This record gives sequence, C-alpha cells and structure tokens, in this order.
Amino acid sequence: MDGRGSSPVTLEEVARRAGVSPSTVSRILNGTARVRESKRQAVERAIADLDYRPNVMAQGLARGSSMSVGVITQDIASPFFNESLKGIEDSLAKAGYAPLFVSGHWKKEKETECMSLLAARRVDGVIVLTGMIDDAALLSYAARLPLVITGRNLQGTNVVSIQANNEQAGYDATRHLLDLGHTRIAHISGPEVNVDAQDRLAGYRRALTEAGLPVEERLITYGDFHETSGLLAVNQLLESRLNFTALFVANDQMAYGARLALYRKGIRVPEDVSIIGFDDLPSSLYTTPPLTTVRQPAYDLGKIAGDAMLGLIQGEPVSIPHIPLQVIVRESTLRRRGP
Amino acid sequence: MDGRGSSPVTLEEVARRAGVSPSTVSRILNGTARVRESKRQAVERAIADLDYRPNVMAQGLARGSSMSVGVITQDIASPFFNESLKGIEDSLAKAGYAPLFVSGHWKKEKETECMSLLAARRVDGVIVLTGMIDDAALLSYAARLPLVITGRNLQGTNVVSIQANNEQAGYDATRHLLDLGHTRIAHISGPEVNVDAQDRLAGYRRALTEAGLPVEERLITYGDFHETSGLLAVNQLLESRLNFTALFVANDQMAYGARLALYRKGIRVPEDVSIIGFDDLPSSLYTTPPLTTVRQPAYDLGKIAGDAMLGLIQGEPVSIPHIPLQVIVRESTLRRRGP
DNA sequence: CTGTTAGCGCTTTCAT
DNA sequence: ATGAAAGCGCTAACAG
Repeated sequence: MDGRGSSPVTLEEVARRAGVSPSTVSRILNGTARVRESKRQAVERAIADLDYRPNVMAQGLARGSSMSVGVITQDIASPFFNESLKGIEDSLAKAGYAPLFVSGHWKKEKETECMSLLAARRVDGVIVLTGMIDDAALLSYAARLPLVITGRNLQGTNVVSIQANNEQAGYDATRHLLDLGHTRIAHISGPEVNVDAQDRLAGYRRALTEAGLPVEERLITYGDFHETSGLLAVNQLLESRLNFTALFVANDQMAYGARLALYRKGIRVPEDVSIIGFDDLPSSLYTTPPLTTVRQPAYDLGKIAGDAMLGLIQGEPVSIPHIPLQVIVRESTLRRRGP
Repeated sequence: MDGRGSSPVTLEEVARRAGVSPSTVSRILNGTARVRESKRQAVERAIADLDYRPNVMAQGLARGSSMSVGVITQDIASPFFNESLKGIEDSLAKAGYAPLFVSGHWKKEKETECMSLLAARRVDGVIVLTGMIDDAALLSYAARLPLVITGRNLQGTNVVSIQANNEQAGYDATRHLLDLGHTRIAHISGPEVNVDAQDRLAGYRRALTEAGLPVEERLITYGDFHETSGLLAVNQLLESRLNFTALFVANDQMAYGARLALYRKGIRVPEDVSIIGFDDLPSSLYTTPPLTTVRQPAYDLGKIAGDAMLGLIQGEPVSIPHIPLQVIVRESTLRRRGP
C-alpha cells in the first residue's frame, strides 16, 4: 500500500508473511478453491502490505497462456484503425488481457512475420484488422490459436470474421447523391485488391444501374486510401475533362485530398461539386465544409472484435452483432442546381 | 520451414533433434559462447526444420526481463501521439523489444494504474508520453525501472526526458504572424495544467511584448486540445466582439475547430483571419486551406524515445538529440490587409 | 567447448 | 481445506 510501483515481491514472500503455503495464495488469487476465511484475510492483507503483483510471465509459463492477444493492423497511425484499436484495448482490458499491437504495413510478408512474432510471445489469440494474408494461411493459423478477422468472410472453427455490408453502404452513398439529383457521379475507389473497396465500388455500380444510368468507367479512379491519392484522382478526373457534379470517395482520407484538389481549382464544395466520403473519421466533423460520409463505427468494431476474441478464448459461443453502416448527411453534399 | 505458425516446439526438442544439450542450443540462440561449427549447423537446421521459436515468456522468467517496454500515452487514438507510437514501435522492433501500449486518458490515477499493470508484466522500462503523474512519483518509479518521458524536464538516474523548446516555438509562431503585419493576435491555448501549452503561451506573450505590443488577456482562451474546444473558443472570441486578425492555436486539432467556427460565420481564412496551428498533423496538409503550423517531428520523437529506452536498458550513456520545432508556412496565414 | 544442474515465479496435481 | 512437490521453457552458473 505504499503507492509506489511494485517491486518484485513474489508469491512466496506473500505466503510466508501470511503464514500459509504458496499454493494457498495461488488459490486465493485465482479463486481456484475455497479456503478458510481467516487465511484469506491474512493473505489479502499480506498482498496489500507488500503491494504484491503476480508476475504475468510466470503465470503465463505455468498455465501456458500469456494473457495477451496480438492485434495486426496495417498502420498503427491510421486514423481509422486507431479508433478500432481503442475499442479493442477497452474490451480486452476488462478481462485482464493486454493487446499487443503490430503493424503489417499492407505487406503480406510483413504480416506473416508479425504472426511469427506473436506466436513467439505465445499470445492467446490474434485479431487481424483487414489483413492481406490469404485465407488459406489464416485458416492454418487458426488451427493453433483463435482468430478474429475483419473485412473478410472466413468460415472455420476457431475463427470469427466481422464484416459490414460495404456493398450496401456503397449503394446507399451513391443513392444519396442520386437523390440529390446528381447523375454524373465520379467514384474514387480504394486499392483494387482491397475487398472493402471492391464492395463499395460494386454498390456504386448497382445504384447507378438501378437508377437507369450508365456506369461510365472513366469516372472511376483508384487510390490507396491516403489523402494524396484522392488529390491526384481529382486532378486526373479534371484533366480528362469529364463532367461530374458529385463524387463518392471510398474513404474520408481520400475525400480530404479530393476536396483540396477542388479547392485548388476554385471549384466549390458543395455548390459546384458534392462529395461523400466513407468511414466518418472524427475529424470529418471539422472539415470545411463538414463532410457528408458513411459512418463506420470504428470504435464499436474494435470492441466487438475484442469481445469476440474473449469469447473464443473462453470457449464460449460467439455471435457477431450486425455492424450498421449509415450515411451521415453533413454539408459537403447539396442538391444539384441548374438544368 | 513449413511456413505455418510455430507450434509449441521447445528448446529441448531442438536439442534432442540436433543431438546436443539444451544449453548448447541456448548458447547458439543468444551468442553467449563459441560452439563448434558442426554443432551450430546441426542446431540451426533443427531450428529451421521444426520452425522453432523461443518462448518469450520462458526467456523472460529465466533472465528476469520481458523484452517489452510499456508505453503510456494519453489517448491511443490521438493523431499526434500515434505518429510517435509508430516511431517507438519501429525503434524497439529492431532490438527485439515489443511495445505495450496503454492509455492514461489524461487522468493521473489512470496512469498510476497503468504503471501497476505494466509492472505486473515486468516490462523492462516505460516510456511516458506527456504524462500527468507528478515528478515525485515518476522519480520513485525510476528507482525500479528505466523511464523515458516526454514533455517535461526531469533529472535523475535511470530517467531521460525529451523535451522540445515549446516556448521558442510559440514565440516563432507568433512572430510569423507579427511579421505578416498582424497586431491583434488571439491565442487558443491548451489545458492550463499542460506544460507544453504553458510554454507555447509564454512564447506568445514574449513575442508580443518584444514587439512592443500589449498582451490582451481577453484574447487568450483555453481549450482541451480537441477540435470542439477550438470551435468553442472562436465563438467565444467572436461574441466578445474583440477584434483580431490572426489566431495562434496551440495544436492543430483545435485549429481545425477554430477554422470551422470561422467558416460558419462566413469569415474567410486567410483573407479575413490568419491561422497558425501547432503539431503539423499529417492531415494539416489537406485542410482547406492547408494549415500553416509549427511542425513537431512526432515520428522522430517516438524514435528518439525508443532509442533512448534501449540505451537505458543496455546501460549505455544516452544523449538526446535536439528536437527541431519549425514553422511550416502554408496557406492559412496571409499578410494583413488594409490600414 | 559442452553437458549437468539449479533455479526464474507461478500453477497444479497429488496426497493428507 | 491445505501443504508438498513437480513442472512450464529457458538461462546461467558450475564442472568438466
């Protein structure tokens, strides 16, 4: 109770001080068995007096579990993933698990390396946030430890996947523009290999088609989910002299870039061109104008992933709640004016 | 070499397969002593064949070090801190150390809890990114394990602090505005208890004073480093009907909020009001207009912190390089027009 | 150079 | 209900 950081007090010292055996202390710590009330109290006092903290590594070695779960993210500094990381942290914390974050940097090999590193630390499971590894490899990992993955649909024992309906959300976003009277809608998609990006694009196509509009391929460009590529995409669109009055961008970061490109050319948002993004990053509330976008509950997603992992570890049946994707109308989209 | 995740192969199995004793394998793994070339090869083959990965927990227990360092950050989802986390991750990774990130949420007690949690995991050191704990507590922790802290100047053995000259940077930022002919410069500061915020404010005051201008206290408001508070601050400034043609905001996030507040009132940036922020978040390059700001090398800062920690752990003398803070002129500041 | 022998701090039978 | 003892997988003296 001295308030300072725990010195390496061991369970044995606690036992000695409380006048019991180490096993008894262990039992009390883990609630593994009933012990006489008097001993319990003595032990609890000793623990408090000594400011004892069980050595997590020793526990891990002894029971074969590390009380930590690996989290593979693409970029630990990505604004979107970070919200999710926070959710994961919160979820895991309440069960005493600690997350081990590692970045895959969008490279398949890097992710494999990460897996290896996490395996060495004997994590009790790993959460993969939109990974690049192929399903087969993932499945083989799942044979050894619980896996939770987002952004893809993988069936298997010991695996749960979390996926939102990006196709529908892409449809909704496009539909929002259509409803505002826009007919020339360009799309800035994400990396062609990215499933989420593919789905959003598919939704865009479906909305156009259902509305009886042609899908003009030249109005579709691809970026890498970073701001710069959004800017480049718009420049390219502008140079090709194609008309468009609205823009559906596959994520907010690229939407920021797109918005700047327009600003540079003196094209007003939303008066001249409407923009709708995707993700609803915290900062999208504060762009000028505030960005209309599709809200992805990033934090909740992390929380769900964490809870699912906990369930998997404890061998409980896990059920994934539906992930709602919702268009948030702010000020970057406007009814089309003119003829 | 089967490419799959490591199964729990143990060092003993490797030894058996290679026909040597466990200690020999251990020696080879750690380079602790010279061993005959033939044995080395046999062991290396066995390791590869079995896809052996040392159990980090067992290593930790045996040598009393966990090969991990705790990182206490205020908010794992803060855009600024994240860049630093990335730097820390990169730095630590090359030495085989893994970072353990925990969030203090700007609460002193929460941070103490974090320290406790990290202590239980027997981290080999902890990096505190702008913590709230008091110096005394920090110093007492340092008695037990290496500490690297940013945003404050703490002397002591086993402690290294990393601090940039925020006062000078605040001065420079204000000076930039002054140089553009502004004389009515408002300031949105950070939390009053935050040292960085205090320093930036002090720099603002000094610049004004040196320029022979009065420091009007009513032009100084305080926020909490989040967007909303920047917006609120500007509204408040506007309501008080004080004139100002420029705004020095203590961080970029609040600058975003401030910029939006201005936009709402139809006040143009930079034509009517110039804004300079602080941090240079990646997204500040893409605001409209791109934000003039003071660049803080967040990533480098993390890298420096990580390297310092490594040095501390290895008992080497550490020297902290100078952290350059530099005004980046973009498009949110303009020469004052009119009389 | 290399094998043998103790632990590291905790959990978990197995007795009692 | 509780203590004694045997590990968990690895490192580090200690002897050869």
